[in-house]
Amino acid sequence: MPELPEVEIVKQSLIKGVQFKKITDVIIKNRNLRFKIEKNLKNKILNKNINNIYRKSKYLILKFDKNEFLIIHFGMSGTLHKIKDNNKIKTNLSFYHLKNLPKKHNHVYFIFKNFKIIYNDPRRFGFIKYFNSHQKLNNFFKNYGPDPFEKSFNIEYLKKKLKDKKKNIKNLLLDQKFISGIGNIYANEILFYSKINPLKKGENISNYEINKILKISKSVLNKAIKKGGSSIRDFKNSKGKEGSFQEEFAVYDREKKNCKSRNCNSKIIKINISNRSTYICNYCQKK
DNA sequence: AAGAGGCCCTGATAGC
DNA sequence: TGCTATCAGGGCCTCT
Repeated sequence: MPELPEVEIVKQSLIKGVQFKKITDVIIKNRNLRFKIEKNLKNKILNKNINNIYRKSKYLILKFDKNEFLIIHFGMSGTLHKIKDNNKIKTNLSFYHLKNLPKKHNHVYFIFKNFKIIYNDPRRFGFIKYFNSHQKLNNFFKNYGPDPFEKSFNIEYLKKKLKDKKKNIKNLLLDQKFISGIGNIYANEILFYSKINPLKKGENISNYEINKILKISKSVLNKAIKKGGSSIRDFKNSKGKEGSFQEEFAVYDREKKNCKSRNCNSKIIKINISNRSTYICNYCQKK
């Protein structure tokens, strides 16, 4: 499901609804995610207060008192849902992403005093991990590249990392060791607005293009955050507070549609790069 | 050692 | 309608 903007929306929702609240019970219905949820997770977080909530790339980080952390990754299909105890049917729409609580694939119930937060993940590509120190948390992220909003994501960094890289720029943007937080939707969008062909090799990216990537990755992601993220596929018809950035995609999922650039009469085409759908305007993104 | 592709999994949808 | 094939906001692992 989510890339950086969607996780950011979840984070913002949680800050409103869950920060400074205490977990009074944890019910694990199904431990099978990308990594098995540890058996004694409940004992580790029971009766603990969530004192802060962060996002790092596509990860949600819950911080408890005393430097204990829970990280949540949503994989392709993970979602969080808030259910109020005084009305079992009504879900709280301030939470990304689904309107209603799904019947299947609810893996974990985090119980609070007056509500529950439920982690649902049909495809099980997401995971939940606990760390009991700052060092262990940092260690988990040590191989991750900067998130596009971090200061270390700058000209020098990109120049250095792109030098002699044979890998194409699309795969580089998707490589979390290189930049973390960008996924398939936003990689496509960023390359379109940067007017860079996704197949262009890293080593051939010019300084001018590096500057474009720096600037445009931030602007595209920021715009998506402002729109509440992207809600596509099974989410696209639901109403409520889900994101609307999908309505503004320039290229993603726009095969055979008109290029949105002014003075361009081309159609968006879809190609395959490393088994991920890649959408380009061949005219605007010449090699 | 970097880079490409397979694979993990379920569900929605398109095409026959 | 009911098959089957393909595809999906990700990323770890294996092979070359």
